[in-house]
Amino acid sequence: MKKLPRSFYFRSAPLVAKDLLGKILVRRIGQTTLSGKIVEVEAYLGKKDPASHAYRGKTRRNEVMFGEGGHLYVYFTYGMHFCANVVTGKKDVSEAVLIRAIEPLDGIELMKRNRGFLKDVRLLYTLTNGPAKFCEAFGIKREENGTDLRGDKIFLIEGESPKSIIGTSTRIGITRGKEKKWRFFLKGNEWVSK
DNA sequence: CGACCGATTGACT
DNA sequence: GTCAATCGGTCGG
Repeated sequence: MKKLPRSFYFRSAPLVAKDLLGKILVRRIGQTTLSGKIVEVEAYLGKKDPASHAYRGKTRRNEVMFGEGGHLYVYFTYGMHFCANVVTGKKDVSEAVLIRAIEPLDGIELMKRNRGFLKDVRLLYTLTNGPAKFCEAFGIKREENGTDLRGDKIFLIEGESPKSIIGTSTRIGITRGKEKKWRFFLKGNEWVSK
């Protein structure tokens, strides 16, 4: 399948966010391929958005958001978790889309190992139904910050156009910019975070 | 420098 | 429902 063109990312974050639903994220680690369908995202609007890491301008931590769209912004939070964003817009725009949940497709055994599922005790939907769970399952850490999504390590391809209705809501876990409805998800999909 | 807190999760009452 | 884990970013002094 064809990788999404760079132009896909050169639009405002809410538009890209909605269009990311149903797309397939592929991660190659050595010989193994992990993949999953994006089912939940949130848009962060850079300098215009008090909830965005880019709100106060460019720093060492957030500089990837100020680069060209189509790269991955990975950040470390709560002293233990990583979360991943798709950067959107052209250089210096600093908008991004947080990937909050995916539905696993290929490489589920490795995802389980990455997540520390020893047996099938835990419900399968808890494998990737949250932004830090997705990153842990896919082995996305500090080193993946800045990855070009048109390269061969992590990339996005077309999926089926989503049949589910797209739900919209306010974003989860933030204290500023609460009122904006910039969370999008596939309604009824089991892998959407609770 | 110290204090506070976060785009979260999992364990527990 | 509550709360600890655990550390880097940010802000005030």
